Amino acid sequence: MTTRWLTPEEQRAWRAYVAASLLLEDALDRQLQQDAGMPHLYYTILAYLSETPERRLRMTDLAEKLKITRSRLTYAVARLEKDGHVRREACRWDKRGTVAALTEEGMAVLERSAPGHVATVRASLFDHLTPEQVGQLEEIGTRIERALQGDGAEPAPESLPWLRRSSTSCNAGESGDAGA
Amino acid sequence: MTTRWLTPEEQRAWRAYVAASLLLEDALDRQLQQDAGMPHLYYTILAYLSETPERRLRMTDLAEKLKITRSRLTYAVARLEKDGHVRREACRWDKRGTVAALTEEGMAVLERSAPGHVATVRASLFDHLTPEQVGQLEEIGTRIERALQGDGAEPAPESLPWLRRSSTSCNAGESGDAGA
DNA sequence: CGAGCTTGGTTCAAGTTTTAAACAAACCTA
DNA sequence: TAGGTTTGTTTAAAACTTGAACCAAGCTCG
Repeated sequence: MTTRWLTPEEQRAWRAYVAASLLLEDALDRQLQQDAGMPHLYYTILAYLSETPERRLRMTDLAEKLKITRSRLTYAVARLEKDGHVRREACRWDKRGTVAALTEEGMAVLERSAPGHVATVRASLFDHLTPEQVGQLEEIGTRIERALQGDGAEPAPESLPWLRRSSTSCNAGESGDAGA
Repeated sequence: MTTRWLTPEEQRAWRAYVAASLLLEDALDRQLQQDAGMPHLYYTILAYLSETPERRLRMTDLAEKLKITRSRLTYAVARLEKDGHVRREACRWDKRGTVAALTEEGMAVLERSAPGHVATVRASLFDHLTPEQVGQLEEIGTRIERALQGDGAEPAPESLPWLRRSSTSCNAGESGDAGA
């Protein structure tokens, strides 16, 4: 079939998005590298861990939240472990399982660098958006997310990660912490 | 000063954005790697080149458009040159300068893979947005862009890259091509 | 039960990218 | 012409990613 090219509006939106996301990720990485000694992805790992009651999460669940491959996560956690931010533990009910647990030191790093991170997110993004735009951004983001992974993979709409079998055992729900 | 944490709305928007941009960039990279044998950034380089009348751009101008460092661009162009998609030429008026020129082969690759790229962008993004949301996305993206580079660097609001001294000479304006 | 498939996670090897710092050449300005 | 700036590259060291291969543990079903 003949290609449906982007309309001028779409083209402008696309350009703006690509440029913005590049700049944003750059700014974030730079700031976190500076203040916390790690890139954004790694910081996000600590943040997610800090949000569970037990401050620990199974590798697969973590990978799912982060939208990265298990292999990639293994590498990342290895580095975080080497730096003392995370400890690996065995999962009690599933002997195959590994649980990544936030250490005291990891928590400390998180608390120490969270303010700067939030400040950067504000300065780069939210300080320039109206409340309506914040809502729009969430809606747009959610749609993309749904399109890109609700699509081919999980047909079940209610298989929430934090209620999954594997998780229910080794860790649990949500809460609010230093997660930006 | 005490940190202004993100509001729940902002937090949701932020999460949605981070997840979406990760997934999107992944999808794009995968598709282009598959169809064009190069990641998104490299494809974008070719696309930008294809849009100038002369199909060539100075390294610095290109780096600026792409929002990456010159060093990083040097590496990227080296690879593209090795693959025959781009040729390096000397800039006539500024003997320091290098101009990256799109080769016929590069143009062919671009034309061959553009439909697939556009299709991916549509399937991942625009097919799921209303026309209003397309406008919102552009507006939000533009604001981020402005925040992150209008800020510290160029105080002059009208120093458009394609009108800059160095550019006016070796290359020029805009047009529409295979640039997604 | 136990063969055979699936899942969780790691390892390995290779390659790709990225960064930062240092440079040389060419410009530019007084 | 000296001194500062801009261009673009080089270099060396890391950091990261990928994909395939693998092992061990779970699960399913005859």
